[in-house]
Order: sequence, then C-alpha cells, then structure tokens
Amino acid sequence: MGQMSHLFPWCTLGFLMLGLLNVPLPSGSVMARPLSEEARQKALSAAQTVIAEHGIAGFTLDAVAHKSGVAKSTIYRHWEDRNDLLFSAIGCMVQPFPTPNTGSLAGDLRAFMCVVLPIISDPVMRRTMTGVLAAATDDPELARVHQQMMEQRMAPITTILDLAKGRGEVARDLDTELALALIEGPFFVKLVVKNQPLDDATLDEMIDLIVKALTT
Amino acid sequence: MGQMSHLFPWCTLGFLMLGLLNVPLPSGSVMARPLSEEARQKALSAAQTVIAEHGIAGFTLDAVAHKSGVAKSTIYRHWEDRNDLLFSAIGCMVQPFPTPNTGSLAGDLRAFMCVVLPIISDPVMRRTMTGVLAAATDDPELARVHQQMMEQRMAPITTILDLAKGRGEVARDLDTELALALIEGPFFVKLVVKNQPLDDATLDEMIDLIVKALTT
DNA sequence: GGATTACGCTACGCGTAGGTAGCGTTTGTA
DNA sequence: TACAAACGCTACCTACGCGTAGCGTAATCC
Repeated sequence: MGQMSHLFPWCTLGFLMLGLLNVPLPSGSVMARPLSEEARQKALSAAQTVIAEHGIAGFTLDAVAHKSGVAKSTIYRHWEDRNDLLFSAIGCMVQPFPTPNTGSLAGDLRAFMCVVLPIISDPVMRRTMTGVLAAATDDPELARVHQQMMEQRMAPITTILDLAKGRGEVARDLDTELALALIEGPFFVKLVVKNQPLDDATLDEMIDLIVKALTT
Repeated sequence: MGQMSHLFPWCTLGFLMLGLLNVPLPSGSVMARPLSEEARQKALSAAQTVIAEHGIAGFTLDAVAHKSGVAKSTIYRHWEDRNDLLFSAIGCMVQPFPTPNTGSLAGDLRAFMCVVLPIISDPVMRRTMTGVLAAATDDPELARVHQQMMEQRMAPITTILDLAKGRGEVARDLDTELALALIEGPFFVKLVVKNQPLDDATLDEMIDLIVKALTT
C-alpha cells in the first residue's frame, strides 16, 4: 500500500506521457484522481524551508505539514517515508551554476566565484550544506545525493580548468581532482567552515594565489 | 540541587589544592565522598565513542550510560545536562599537534600534514568533525567550542607561516587568514568533504602547488 | 567506626516524532 | 452525472530521549 502510493507521483507525469504515446495504463490502476502536483510542490518547498531553518536533524514531517498546509497523511501518499521526502527535497535544491568563458583562468574563476560566493555564504545554504555533509557521513544513500549535488555544482570548474589547459595556461597533466580541491577548498573552509566574510579585495587576492599555484 | 552536583567535579580537584593551601572548605559541603574520577573518565570516554559512532544527533545519554557502565543518574551528578557532557567530551578530543621546524616551508607543511592527515582521514574523526560543524551552525555555544577546536589544532600552521616569513620565503604582508584557508582548504575538502584518499605522491604535489602560491 | 554521600539500578513523567487509521469532503476522470 | 480516490483533519500507537526520584549498597572522609 505504502509502496503503491509513493509510486503515484512518478505516475502523474508518466501517465501523461504514456497517454500521448497511447501506451495502455497498467491494469488495476484506474486513476480516478491523480495525486495533485500542487500539494507535492507545496510540501517540497516547505521541506526545503524546514531544512534551511532547522537543519537535517530538525527536519520533521510535522513541521513540513504545518508549514506547507499539506496534511501529513497526504505527504505519506506522495513519499514513502521521512527520508524519501528529505532526499527528494535536497535533490531539488541543486541549481546548476553557469560556466563563464572570459578567456583567462583568473577571469573565469573570478566570474564563477562571484556567482557562487553569495550563495554558499548565505546562512540558510550554509546550514543546509553542513547538515547534509554531516548526515551523509552516516547515511550512504544521502552520501550519494550529496556527492552528486557537489559534483553538479562544481562542474563548471572542471570546464574552466580544461579551457585553461587548452590555452596552455595550465599544465595538461595536472590532476583535475587535485586542482579542484585547491580551488574549492580555500573558499569552502573560509566561508562554510569558519564562517568568515570574504570581501572583493580578499577574493581577488585568493584567486591570484590559486592561479599562481596552477599556472605553468 | 542539579547546580550543586555539577559543581562537584571541579571541587574534587579544587578541594585538594585548597587543602594544601589550608584554605577552609565552604561551610555546608562536608564532602563525605567525592565524585569518583573513574566514573567521570569512563563516561567521558564513552561519550566520545558515541559521538564517533552515531554523530552529534545520535548522541544520547542513555547510549553513554549503557556503553560506559556508568548509571545515568551518576552522569547527571557530574554534568548539568546533555549539552554539558557533549561539550565536555568534544573539548577533550582536541589534542594539540606538534609544530615542526625543518627549515623550509615545504618541509614544515609536509611534516605537519603527515601528522594531521591520518587523524582527519579517520572515519571516526571525520564523522565527529562534520557532526560538530553541522551542529555548530545551529548552536552558538557549540560554535565557540568548534572554533576553538579548529584554531587550536591549526595553530602550528600559523607558526610555520611566521617562520617562512622570517626566512623571507613568504611575503611579510601576506594575510595570515588567507594563507591558512589556502593551506587547510584543499586537504579539508578532499579528505573530509569528498572523502577521497590522499596518497603520498598526491600529498607532495598538493604541497608543491600550495608552496608555489605562497612563496615570493 | 559512624555518618555521609556517591554509586548503580529501576521506574516514571513528559514531550516529541514517525507512522497509521478512519472520517467526511472535494475533485478529477470516465 | 457517478464513481473512485486524493484531500485535510483528528486521533491514535509506538518508540525514544531528557531529566527526576527513590531505593539499597558501597566507598570515603572525619
């Protein structure tokens, strides 16, 4: 029963597409009334807010139900259990960052960081990131979600490095993982771990140092 | 009553010293039997294990009591409440790292990291660090404990930088906080956040890049 | 050696959170 | 229009964790 109900949200979209393709519905599911997308969106949005406000540990279904106006029983019709909703909400937070192309490593890094910094400096995002990181240490499934989230967000840096290698700014045999850590690390530690501010001048200085390390 | 009992552990040591100085005991506390240091140590040790195994969120007094063999009521005689024990346990984890002095920035960093890396790579320490980091986002008091813990552990890097400045390897006007982030960041991200291994060759390469960035 | 008190043990009260069940109402589909 | 199912609501059960209280026992100080 619970397994059925958490399948329905996928079906909502799936049946639409199947309908267009004239694929017959699975026998037995008459689909008198599909799960409402509105309820799903409201719950999902509230879930993200709750994570932001109370962290992963303080993430409760009662809080989501209260904040969203969606009944707890309805939430259980859309998601299997607490973790299902939690992972779903976290997965939806990942908004891809744009990849700049200014023609120089320093310019690209600066442009990228100008977009990323305000976002990861935000207290809400900071709480979410640290919460997910800590929870991912215990939960392998969440660790996967977290890893994907990080990789997806930091993908532009890989592209920036490849571009720099193409221009000859950076040695072609430079280990990408190493370079990624060298670029992300200082900002992550300063902003997320130490919660220190980072003004424009310091940002420039930091990028100068990183570029100095990476260029041939 | 609760306030009295959590004062006693300090008194245990305090009264000893006061006794040597012939300071009269405060009237009213007869101290027929002091709180046992053994129970305190067992509980503290178990608390650290529980943090390591279940994280900050999974840190419960029942677990500590069960694992240590010290009764919960006894724990409450030694500590005021859950957080008091939690902070106490976390505070005790900080073991100062030695400060190397090899004569070069690269040598010092390498020597320091060879000590630090196995420790922060350890799954137990990793869970503890991420747990404390996440919990510190919500709890200002824990944030203070966390900050002290980090500063104390990373203090040798500041010394290493000062030595390098003295030798002229590093520009004297280089911002220390910036340099700290540049040094700690890559390792923290690679080992703690991404949970990637770091072999000796990569460690050397990483240090080379960092030194290249910092030296004049 | 006697008074005092920490000790471990057991039980309890209280609040919170996950998850379930049943109800009357509403809404989309056929 | 009729049916089926999602909806919100309320109540409930269970488990867990914090913190307290009282007990008999054992250790320690005077």
